[in-house]
Amino acid sequence: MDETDELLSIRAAELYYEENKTQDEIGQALRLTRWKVGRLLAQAKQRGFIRIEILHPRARRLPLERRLRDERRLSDAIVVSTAGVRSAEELQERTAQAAADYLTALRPVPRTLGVSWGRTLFEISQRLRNGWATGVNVVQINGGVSLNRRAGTAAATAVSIAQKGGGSATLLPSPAILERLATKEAIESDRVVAGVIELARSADAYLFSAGAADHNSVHVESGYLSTADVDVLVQKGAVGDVVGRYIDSDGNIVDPALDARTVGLTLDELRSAPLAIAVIAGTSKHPVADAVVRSGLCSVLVTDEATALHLLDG
Amino acid sequence: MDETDELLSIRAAELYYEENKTQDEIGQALRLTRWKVGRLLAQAKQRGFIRIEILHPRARRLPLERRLRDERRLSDAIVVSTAGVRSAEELQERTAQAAADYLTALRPVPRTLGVSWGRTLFEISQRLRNGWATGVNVVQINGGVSLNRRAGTAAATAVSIAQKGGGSATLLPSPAILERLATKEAIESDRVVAGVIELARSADAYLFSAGAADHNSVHVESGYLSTADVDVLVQKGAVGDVVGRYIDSDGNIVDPALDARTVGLTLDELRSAPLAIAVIAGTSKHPVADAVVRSGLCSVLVTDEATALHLLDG
DNA sequence: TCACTGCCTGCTCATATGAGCAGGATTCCC
DNA sequence: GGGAATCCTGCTCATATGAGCAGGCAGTGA
Repeated sequence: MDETDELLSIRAAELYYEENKTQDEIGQALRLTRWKVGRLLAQAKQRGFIRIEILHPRARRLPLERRLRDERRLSDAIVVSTAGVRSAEELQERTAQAAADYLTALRPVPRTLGVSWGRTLFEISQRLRNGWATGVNVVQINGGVSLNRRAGTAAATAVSIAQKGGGSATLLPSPAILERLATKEAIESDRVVAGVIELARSADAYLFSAGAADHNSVHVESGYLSTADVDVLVQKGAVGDVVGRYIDSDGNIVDPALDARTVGLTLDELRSAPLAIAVIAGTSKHPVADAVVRSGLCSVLVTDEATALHLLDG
Repeated sequence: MDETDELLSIRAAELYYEENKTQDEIGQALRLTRWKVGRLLAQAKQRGFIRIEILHPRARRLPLERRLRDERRLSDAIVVSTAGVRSAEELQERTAQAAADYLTALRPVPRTLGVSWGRTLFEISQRLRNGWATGVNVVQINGGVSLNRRAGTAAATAVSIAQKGGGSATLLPSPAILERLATKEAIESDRVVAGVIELARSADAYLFSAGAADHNSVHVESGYLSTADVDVLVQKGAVGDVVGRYIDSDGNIVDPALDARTVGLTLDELRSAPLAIAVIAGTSKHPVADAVVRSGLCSVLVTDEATALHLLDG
């Protein structure tokens, strides 16, 4: 394509997209046949001179979803648009909304849904609509009796998802991380706790997020870990956590001793699940999102455009 | 349009614009008739959910051009896109290129073209192609013997435009602004100078820019005015200058005494010209662009998208 | 309750667009 | 300079899309 044609294709695009002229009219204006105009427009598109963007909080990026499915071996992917996003919170909201939409549309409707907890999961629970499912039983898949004043967030999340789905919630009555291994083993051998974990293992589907390995982690906020603990984990290669378990960029457990004190489903149990939906958005979670996807921790990913691009090209 | 339809219109837009599905296929996917899909797409467009942008340095904004013509009573307007512009320089370049393109396409080709001088005009002169016209005589319309080391810019501009247009240049051998009125009158009564001004008055078309009233002005750089002089002008309401004459936001001369010492065509002579092409771009020139257009100093405006929006909505 | 108003739907028909093809121009390589 | 390969053009034909219309439906006020 020489410079003349390039310029003509721009003029044609202006008339076609901004002035709503037909290709025939453009042909008359620019003294070209309508076929030439059609070809110029096709070239302008193909060369990337024309950008079509869908500006809406609920807009998705289907081409990225397809690439994620194909190139990262996911059974499904949902990518929300970042166009017009003003804050990290807005991005979280959009992604949570998309996750809620995905759950609502999910067929067959899961009878038992295992969930983790955290800011993302809470947001999703708030955005689900009443009647999003009929008779879904929700079970917590990792410990989460909150230690701080925001007590009950973990429970509220599970209960809210269950109630809106016309079912009931089974809570895991245990802290996320115990200080001593013996305590953790004692708790896990408790009949109630063991029963909940057993139920969690039998869930049809799992819904969880991932946390970045930084000082804003819910584990720090909830008091399970100190900022110093996190620093040590990062030094050992941690990029973030999934259901309370810290992993490195290959998806391996960073600190087996800490992991042994963490209550809930193991990562391998997640990996072998038929349907594991991860919801991960935001720049700070790019490394952990990469680890989750690469190590096969999820079969479905709900994320944002920037994170998707990071996973594919970064 | 209720929320369901809004969401459907977004889904339809994704499939239509990002996945290149036909409206019929989308209808099958979303369980709608193809007519409904067409209507949803039309609504998505109309509601502004779909943005189509032409990304190219030579791209123009025809809807803005039309609005300028209609709402600001211009006989023609050229608006270059600001999409992807990284610096003020790039904006200047794009606008200068558009002005050069406009001149090249101008019919009938002017026999005598009056030009001012300055950074914008110089840029245009550099971007004109050899043979842009055949036999154009170029005449300077305001004084501009440069006082500083960048001597000859004014002359080079006119000569370059003329040479590339296969004609010759007539320079106005006078400073832009004289220190004393008597000197100015003496210069204007000089036979050569008077002849040039007479020729300038007879030009078929004028091409000029406008300067902002700030310390970066070419008049300051060329030594005709001090920064203090400019400050005084601003205090008196000056928003910028056209052919060396400082005007307020209504297009009136700010300082008649200074104006009387300025050599060249008067503003009223420009206003009554059959074809007066102003080339004005950049944020700093918004106020002066507004004054130029509102007071009818130009019949054709070449500018950038942001300036055009300022003129129309600001 | 019922007639009315106005919107929405699914259609017909006209138009706009894209796929594919054959001939002619251009370039490239010897 | 000649021949081949390639590209480009303008066409035919099939398809996709938009305009406009008649019937049906819901909401409204007497």
